[in-house]
This record gives sequence, structure tokens and C-alpha cells, in this order.
Amino acid sequence: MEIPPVVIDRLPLYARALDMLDREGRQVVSSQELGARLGVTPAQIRKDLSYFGRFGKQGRGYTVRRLLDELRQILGLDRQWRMVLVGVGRLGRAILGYEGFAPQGFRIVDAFDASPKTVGQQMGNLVVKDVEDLESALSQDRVDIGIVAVPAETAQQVIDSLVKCGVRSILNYAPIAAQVPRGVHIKRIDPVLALQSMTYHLKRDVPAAK
Amino acid sequence: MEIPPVVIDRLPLYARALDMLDREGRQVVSSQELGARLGVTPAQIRKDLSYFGRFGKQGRGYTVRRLLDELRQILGLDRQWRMVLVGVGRLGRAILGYEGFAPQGFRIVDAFDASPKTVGQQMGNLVVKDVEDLESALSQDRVDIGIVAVPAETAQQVIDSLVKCGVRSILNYAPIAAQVPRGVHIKRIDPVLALQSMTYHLKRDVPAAK
DNA sequence: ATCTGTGAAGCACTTCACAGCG
DNA sequence: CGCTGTGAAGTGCTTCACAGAT
Repeated sequence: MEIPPVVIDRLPLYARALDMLDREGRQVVSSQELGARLGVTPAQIRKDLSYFGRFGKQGRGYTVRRLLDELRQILGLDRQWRMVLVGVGRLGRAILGYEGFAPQGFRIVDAFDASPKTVGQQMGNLVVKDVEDLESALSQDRVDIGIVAVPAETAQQVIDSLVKCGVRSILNYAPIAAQVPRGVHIKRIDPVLALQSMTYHLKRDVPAAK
Repeated sequence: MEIPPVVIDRLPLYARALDMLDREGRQVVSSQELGARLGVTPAQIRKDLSYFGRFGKQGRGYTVRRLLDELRQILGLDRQWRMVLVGVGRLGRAILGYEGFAPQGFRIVDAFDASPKTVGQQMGNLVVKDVEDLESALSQDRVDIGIVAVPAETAQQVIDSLVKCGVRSILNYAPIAAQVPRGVHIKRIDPVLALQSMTYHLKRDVPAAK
């Protein structure tokens, strides 16, 4: 069965909410309640889950722990993923310092930059390598995900290199609409784009009453 | 006429590409070529633009400068937008230091934090204020957009405060599915969510041939 | 000859509504 | 009796295909 891409995008959201419920000590949750927490309709949650199996109990709901484990397994969150960062400027440094990846099983195992000033620098527990050596380094050991934090001008080049080395998932912080071959997945993190679509509504909407 | 939300989300993409073309000195572009650059079908570009007017010339295409100006006006990119940042931890500092907002007309005019250690610190050209004073500060002068970079636990609270003060657009970096009333627009920047949906494909797809 | 603008057709996703099970 | 799982209906978005403008 072909699973709609939007469904895949929502699963991590469900997993996160279930993790919270689990920490709160909740044993069971209904699609109704989960939906209320996430701003999603109960029918949508049930339909989404139904693509993967039958995890609920009629009349009761879902066992939090059980559903969480299932989702983790479906998404592959039950293992460690190895990432490389390309671009160690301001943004790249912030990404290296971000504490949110590791607890979720995402580890940055190498960082690359083009500037001679940055190459060789110690950043946390790794040393910045020359981007020239990207392809040889990637052929050494397995890397699952590439994070691109270089300027727009060189981003497509870097992405091409990553793809050439067999990287099939890319998180792109550069403000470009990168082209990747079929089979490679790329997600854009682009706050400016987000802001620019919100201003459309700001121009128009009736100001909220004071 | 009611404009599909996805269309609004694509317009900034078009504007960005047109800006690049303009800098390259291009006068005219077809939906075909613009689409090729962005990975969007030409028909989609034409349909999207048709919601707002008739900007092209048959047999020729679109005048780059003209269409760019139109899109800027539609999106409200022809003015300055005032933003406040809430949360000046690691992430908040990175956001304050990000040079990508200002050139696009987005200016952070105030920063707030809850920690006594951070309040009062000079960050660039502004002094971090106490989040306690958020509501009074916002009632002083106009703020268009709130940027939330606080921990998950306090994010909903902060968002409620912003909304209460009349902020109708929020950029949320906290890993929660925040609830906002109708009429308030919120966009999530959540790299972990992006990674977690990509791993689904990594688990399954056939590895690229060497 | 080329490329837009757009109804109409097609496709994808969401919601409904209810049978069936605990 | 509550809540899941799911076909069917409904909605919204994308693509087609072509008339019309230059």
C-alpha cells in the first residue's frame, strides 16, 4: 500500500506527544485526546495509524507505551543516525551546539568547512575538516544524513557531493530550492520563507480587538 | 476569491527566485524556466499567479522586475516588520545573531528572557528584558511577529501572552504543537521533526548504487 | 511560433459515519 | 456504551489541454 507523504510527516508529531504522555505516566489515550493536544482531528489520527496496523482497542483507545514503540519502529527512531554537517559558520556552529539532536538519536559525526580559518578548529569533540575531503571522508564510514549550512551560492554543489557519496537524506538550511535526484529526500529549514508567507495575512486580517 | 493556503506558501519562493534572476540581469522569464529552477511545474506557477492577476505576456513570459514588485506587494515584503524574540538561550542568541532577517525587512526590536542571569545583558544593539515585562512592553509599541525560542515547557504560556497582546503571527522554534485561536498564524521551525520523518525513508529505500 | 491564463479533469488528502469489538 | 478501523463521500490542490494574445 502506498502511504501518503503527509502521513509520514505527522507520525513524528504523534510520537512526540506519546512520549510526553508516557513521561506523565499515562497508560492509555484515545484518538480524541491525542488529537486535542496536537490540533489534529481524531479521525485523521485513526486513519493515519491504520496505514500501518491496528494498534488500538475499541472502547478503550491506544496503550501509550505500545503505540509509541510501534511508531518508533516504523519511523526508525529506535536506532542511532549518523549525520555530517557542512558549513561551520555562525549557523553551523549553532547547529553543532544544539542539544536537541542527540537525545533523539541523531549524532553529528563530522563537520566540514571551506574556509582555511575554520578548518582544523576544535568544535566540541570534533575537529572541522576541509570540505575538499568530504567525498573521501564519506566513503570511509557510513553517514545517513547530511546537514547543509553553507551560503546559498555553494549549497547546490555541496548537496550534489553528498548525493554522489550516497547520502539519501538532507536537511538544508541554505535558502535555495535545491534539486536532488529521485530517491533522495531533502527538507528545508527556512525561517525567512515562513515569515514571508505570514506577512501576507498580516497585511489583510482584521486586527484583533483589544 | 479564496486563495489556497499552499499557494501563499509558494509565493515567497517565487519572489526569491525572481530576485536572483533580477540580480543576474534577466528581464523576462517564462513559467517553464522559473519552474525548472524551483522544482515546480510551470502550470502550477501560472495557476498560482492567476489568483492575483494577469502578470504575464503571452508568447513572451513574465517581466522579472514587474512580477517581483507585484509579489512583494501582495506578500507585504515592501515594508519593515517588527519582531520580538522570547527566549535568549543558545538558540535565541543564534537567532539574534542571524544576518538573514534584516535584509528581508524583518527586524528584532526587543528580546526577552526569564533568567535573571540573562536579563539586562547587552546582545548586539539591544538589552535583554525580563519576560515579566513582555505584556507591558508590547502594549507600548507595535509588534508584528513573535519569535518563540523558549523550552517546550513554557512555550504555550509565552505564545498565549503574545496572542493576548495582539500579536497575530508567530514563528515557533519550541518543539510543541502550540494551540492558537483562529486568526493567529503560527509556523513551526522544527529540525528534529524533519529528521524524524526522513528516517522513515532511510529505513526502507533501496541504497543508491555505488 | 511561443507562452499565458484558465475551465475542466484528475488526483490526493481529509472527514464522515457507522459496523464491529471490548 | 465508547472508541477503533475503514469504506465512502467530500474537499482541496494539481495537472491537463487548449483558446487566445503577441
